[in-house]
Amino acid sequence: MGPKNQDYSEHPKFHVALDCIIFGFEQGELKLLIHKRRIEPFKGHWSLFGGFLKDKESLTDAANRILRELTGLEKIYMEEIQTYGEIKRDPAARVISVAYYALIPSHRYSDEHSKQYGATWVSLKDLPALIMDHDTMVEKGLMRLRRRASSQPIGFELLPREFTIPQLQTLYEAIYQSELDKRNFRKKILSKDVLIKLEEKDKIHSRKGAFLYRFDKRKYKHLVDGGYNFTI
Amino acid sequence: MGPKNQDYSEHPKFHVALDCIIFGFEQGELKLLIHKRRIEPFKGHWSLFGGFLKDKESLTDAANRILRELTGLEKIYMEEIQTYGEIKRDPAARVISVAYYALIPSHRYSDEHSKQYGATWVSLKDLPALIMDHDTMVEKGLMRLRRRASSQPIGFELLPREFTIPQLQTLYEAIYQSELDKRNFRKKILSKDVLIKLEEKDKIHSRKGAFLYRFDKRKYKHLVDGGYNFTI
DNA sequence: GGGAGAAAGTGTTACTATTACACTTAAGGT
DNA sequence: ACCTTAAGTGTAATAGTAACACTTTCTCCC
Repeated sequence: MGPKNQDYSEHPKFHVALDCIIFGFEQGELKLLIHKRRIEPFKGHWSLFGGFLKDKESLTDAANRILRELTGLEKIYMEEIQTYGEIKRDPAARVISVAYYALIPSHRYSDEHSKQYGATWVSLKDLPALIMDHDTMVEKGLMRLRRRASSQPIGFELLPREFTIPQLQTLYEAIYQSELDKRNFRKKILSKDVLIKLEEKDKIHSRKGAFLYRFDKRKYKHLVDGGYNFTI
Repeated sequence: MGPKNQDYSEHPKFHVALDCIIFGFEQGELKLLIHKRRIEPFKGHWSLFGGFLKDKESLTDAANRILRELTGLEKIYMEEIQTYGEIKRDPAARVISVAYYALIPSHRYSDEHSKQYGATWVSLKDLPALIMDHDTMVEKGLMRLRRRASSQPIGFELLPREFTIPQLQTLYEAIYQSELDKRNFRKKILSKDVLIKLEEKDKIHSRKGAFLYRFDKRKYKHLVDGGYNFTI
């Protein structure tokens, strides 16, 4: 038994990159964090945020590093989507790219940290064309978000800690791109019994004010561990 | 505009491998195609089939090549599952591995071609421990199979062209690891209207014999294109 | 050739989940 | 005080899912 590094040396090596599909939710709209690329090829064109894998980090570490460098945030919800390996996907060189998607709750995000990278939130409705296969990645990320939203209360990753039912409904409507019935939505979401109703109301978004809720992580974990399927 | 190869040359390169989670269905059981590894490290231990990515092939090409070399088959259903990039996952060297899952209908498989590689079908129930993170890959592949089976008639990828309803039910029971009601299953699957009933019966599996059916690919495609969700 | 055995095939009812739908309440601004 | 705006609430119809037992068909064996 003597595993040696040169065992595999006959096989070629590749650049490995990561691209982050970063979703946010603001002003009732689903948004994507992108920037204008600063290096060739495609310098000046809209692009996802990405970076190269380093020698001494795992893929998830790299994805977290890229997000941390960009936003200053830790413990962001991330998930791998797919790996892209077409030969000519990057005209400059052969690069294998692993796409991750991330959900950032707007209250944790600050422009301060990210502006040095030219980070811009763009509404999904008026998303410009992105470089290389990044459009495909976004499409796939959106599909994943939809699936996740209907099987886990992932929406909570996109809202502030305290939120109202109408806000939550708007989020789901933005994700599914379709209108939901107020009564049915409220009934269903409350029947899950994972929301804690607070005393206070949010009076910013309406005169009457809507009661604030908080997500009961403990109860939710309990449900999921018991094989529960959280369908909206 | 002058994309050059050396743009990225400061970044490290990595070995990229592929591992195939190959599912089959025989004798009413879900099986996995594995072998005893012939190289160090972990020589002689059970392992998924895999191989290294080559310079002039895409990831999907590589996955198809590996499967073709192993089984002699083309046009096998394959799908990427996840990419594994922990630093120490392979003790011999840093290797990024992309896991694919594949479904092989038993009638297309022949031992002849695969025996040179020591390929063995093992029932999922008595699966031995696999090397490195291959157990995790199988677990994830199985989850994917379950999800796919409940949203697409993927089961058809695992059966011969002509099959009986009881056979199809057994397959679903193997995938879900739970018993289904005969009448409800038949009702539901036939209500999809994607099965063509044939004149002949299969008399191998019972005295009475069960009618053979064939999958109507045209109708199915029509449904899926129309956004239909094929739930069992 | 008659009977036993084994799996295929078939409908109905109860229950649960989903959808559709309209008015009242609360509060701030004029 | 009244107007405006969004929050909040219940019920009935419908569709989908789950539970359940007996009959049919054929082969093999005696």
